[in-house]
Amino acid sequence: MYSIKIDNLDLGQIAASGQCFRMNYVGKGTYSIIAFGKYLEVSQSLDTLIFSCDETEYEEIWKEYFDIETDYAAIKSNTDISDEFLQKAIQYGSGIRILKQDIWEMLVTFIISQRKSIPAIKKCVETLCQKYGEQIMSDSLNDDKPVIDYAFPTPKRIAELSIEELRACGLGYRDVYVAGAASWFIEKYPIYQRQMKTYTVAKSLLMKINGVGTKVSNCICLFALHQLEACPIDVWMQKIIDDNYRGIMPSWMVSDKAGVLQQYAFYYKKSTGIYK
DNA sequence: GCCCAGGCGTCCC
DNA sequence: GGGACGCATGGG
Repeated sequence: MYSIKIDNLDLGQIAASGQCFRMNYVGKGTYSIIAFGKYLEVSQSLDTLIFSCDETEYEEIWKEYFDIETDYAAIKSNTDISDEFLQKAIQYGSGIRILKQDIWEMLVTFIISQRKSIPAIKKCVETLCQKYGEQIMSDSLNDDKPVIDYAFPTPKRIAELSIEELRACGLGYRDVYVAGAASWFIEKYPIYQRQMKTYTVAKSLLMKINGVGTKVSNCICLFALHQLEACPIDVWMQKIIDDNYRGIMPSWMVSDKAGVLQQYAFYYKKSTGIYK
């Protein structure tokens, strides 16, 4: 076990914010997360986080994953005070952070995400992991028994699968997209990796992948590459533009922290918004 | 059964 | 560049 103090972080909000699909509430104020081949349990009371791992693993993986080093208070305060919707959204989801997730996993899960609800995405991803992911055994926070779970499958493993096997995981018409993404990741990503440190380059390279368009590429840039100017516009963000900004995209959606503000806005609108 | 989901490719203009 | 349309599947 290892614990830290941190503000501007709320596990429940992050779990529900639609950026990660393998973070779940397991009771007693505790969440489970599977990422980078590790299973973690973490609980929160006020500003204290307790991790099921040791300090070494925290420093190597989870400190980066939870974006502990970024000053979210500064990002929040550097916004237009007169923008009522944005300020409400920031207040409502004040514990949201942009996780630094694995690019291969983001590529696949956000290809899957298109025209699926969040529960449906999660189910689909779990099926892939349980069928084709490597088994993980790890300590639990609240139980003496170790937990058994499954890592996200490797690109190599996915590339070996037939279209039928992929389709059987509930991918629907996205089966060929995922297959193509696996071979792209194995063959092209090592070549492009360096160039992808620049947002505009990363986005255009990703969009050459079949099944990856404007929105999915922005999600990958934001949630894996931590390019905070990337601002995915999905149906909820479009609804915000229509309902709250009279159909005209507000300037914060094209700012250098647009992706962070987008995440507050998305979570707020989706949690409180009513379909009209 | 109906509607819609953190969209995209294709066709057409 | 932008609009219309089809798309597999599951949750509400």
